[in-house]
Amino acid sequence: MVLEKRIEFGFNGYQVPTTPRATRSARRRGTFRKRVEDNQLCPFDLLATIAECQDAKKPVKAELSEEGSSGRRYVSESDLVSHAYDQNCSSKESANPENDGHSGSASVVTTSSCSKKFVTEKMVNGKSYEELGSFGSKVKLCSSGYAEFSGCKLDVKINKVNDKQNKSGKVPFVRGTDMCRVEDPMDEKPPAVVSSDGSAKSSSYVDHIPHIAPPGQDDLKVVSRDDDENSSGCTHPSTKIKSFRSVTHIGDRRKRKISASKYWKGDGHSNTDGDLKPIYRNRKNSYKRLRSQMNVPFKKRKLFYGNYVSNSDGCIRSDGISCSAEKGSNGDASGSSAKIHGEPSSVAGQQTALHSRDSHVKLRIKSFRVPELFIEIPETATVGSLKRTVMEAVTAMLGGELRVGVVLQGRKVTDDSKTLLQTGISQDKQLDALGFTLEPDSSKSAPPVFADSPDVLPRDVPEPLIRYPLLPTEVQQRVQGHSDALPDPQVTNFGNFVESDHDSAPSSTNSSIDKSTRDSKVLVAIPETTMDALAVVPAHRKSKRSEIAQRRIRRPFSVAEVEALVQAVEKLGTGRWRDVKLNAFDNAKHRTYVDLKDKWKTLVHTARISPQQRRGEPVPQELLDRVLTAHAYWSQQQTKQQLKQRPESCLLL
DNA sequence: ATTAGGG
DNA sequence: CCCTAAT
Repeated sequence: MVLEKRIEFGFNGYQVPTTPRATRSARRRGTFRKRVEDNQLCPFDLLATIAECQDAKKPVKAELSEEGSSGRRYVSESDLVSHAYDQNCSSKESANPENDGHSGSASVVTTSSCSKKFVTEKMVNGKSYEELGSFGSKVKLCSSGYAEFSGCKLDVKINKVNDKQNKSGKVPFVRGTDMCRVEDPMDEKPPAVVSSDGSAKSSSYVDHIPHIAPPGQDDLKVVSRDDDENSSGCTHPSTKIKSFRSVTHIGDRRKRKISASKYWKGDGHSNTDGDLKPIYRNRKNSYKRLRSQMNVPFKKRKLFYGNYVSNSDGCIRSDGISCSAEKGSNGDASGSSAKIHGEPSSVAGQQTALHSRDSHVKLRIKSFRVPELFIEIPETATVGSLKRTVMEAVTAMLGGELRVGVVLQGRKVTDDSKTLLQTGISQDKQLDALGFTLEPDSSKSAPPVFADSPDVLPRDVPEPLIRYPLLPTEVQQRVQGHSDALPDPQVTNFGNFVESDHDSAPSSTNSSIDKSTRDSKVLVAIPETTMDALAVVPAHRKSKRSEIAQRRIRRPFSVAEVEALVQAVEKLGTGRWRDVKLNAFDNAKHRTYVDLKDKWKTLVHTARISPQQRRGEPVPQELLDRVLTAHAYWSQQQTKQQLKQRPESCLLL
């Protein structure tokens, strides 16, 4: 059934091209690349403004982007490529001073100088310091994003220290003791440090990159923009169509697609809900899928949940699970104190209105009380952040190990095998006494609250800001105890660009939670129990649920990231996204090479359209110019390579 | 696993 | 960002 495709790998791990086209392709990219790598040369150093070259034969002004270079260089178009290698040595030295043997502290020094240069340039341009691209944005962020959480204080500190350290050649290990970082541990980025565009810049050229620990609390931002996410890509009717029409596919893909169709058909009406976009993925989504349900926008998840429970038969209706502080009346978070304790025990569904009709029992669960939430947040936090934090906690809670309990007349119904009839749930008089509980599911073996999973990048375990005791007290204590014993965050690769956090994922929580819920039933557990107990939901859905995947959250590239990307592409060229990733985004786990490639694509597009048409955080024109220049250069490079290898194609043209 | 492009 | 096809 499944067609097998045999792939051969060469000595270097690359697949061996088997078709003429593949061979050409490999060759096309191979040659030039190799030379660059061997020489450790940045061909872009010699880059002139190709765009200009193409029309005019006049010499082009080549302005080196690296500080310490010989400044300006004039190269004619014809010289560009050929000289690129001939001048390898000189260019290497002049253009990459940080790579010319000063070793050790080279990159650090560069970092400093580069950032200075950047600032200087901008100042000269008459722009205020705050308007600076990456740096400026960071500063702003500091005030709007996490400043409220004592982040700024540390920021400043880092800035200073960093400056000094730049000279000493060693980047300080900075760690906020009072850090309360909720961010996805993967997302580490020293805001202050990265802000200097030089940091990223230097990384491209130096191998021995100094490391620095993530300042940590760069963000409490965590909570993200659900609205953003919800509005940004959930309604794709076309997806459904796709699912149905793709029966022509074969193999696994086909199966999955069909499953999808089935699944959504089974869900009946809910299918019309654009917010529920089924996405099926491989389970082996390496680093690409480190995210988990934690990131599921609450709204979305809630919807899903609701849809789940309310099948087309309408046997059960779960009208809203009011558990948010804002919405609920339980007042779990109504207190304004920094620490909030919800009710220790998970109490029950508040009301259930039921009607018995036919042979079905109809339930209406007006609300669920969230078992327990323990939140710790700086008193300097804003109410808004508190709300978001609570939302986060709730989201995590609902996505975590929960189970539903059924209470009838004050007694818990533990025998899941009994029918409603047998338990009396179907009787009207009993219905009033029926309740549901959401409770921690201790049956799950691993009490995976955080930090306990060593396999989850222990170094990234942040000082938790939010603690979600998914289990009763002992776990909670464990969690707290652990906080004090948090291992020192290790140094992280500072040289490489580290992602920006200001708009980091809502996933705030941490990977442990993520992990705990990643491949689990999250949304499944509860409904399953319900189904079991009430036997109303068709069983077939059960098997498909594990395949549900979530679209990744949208995480706009920050200016600093763009800077790093541009930097890397200038050096490596387009078409080597893996290298770009490794080179400049090694620490930004959520940026895949595909992401980078896509971003470059959009950057090129952005650079071409008028500033008025651009949206989102404005990218400094300087960067866009570099984008166009680099793009033009590498495009031409590619073309030349092709012509070299297939002169016959010239004839065709 | 990567790369290239369309959606 | 996602999805696919081709590498």
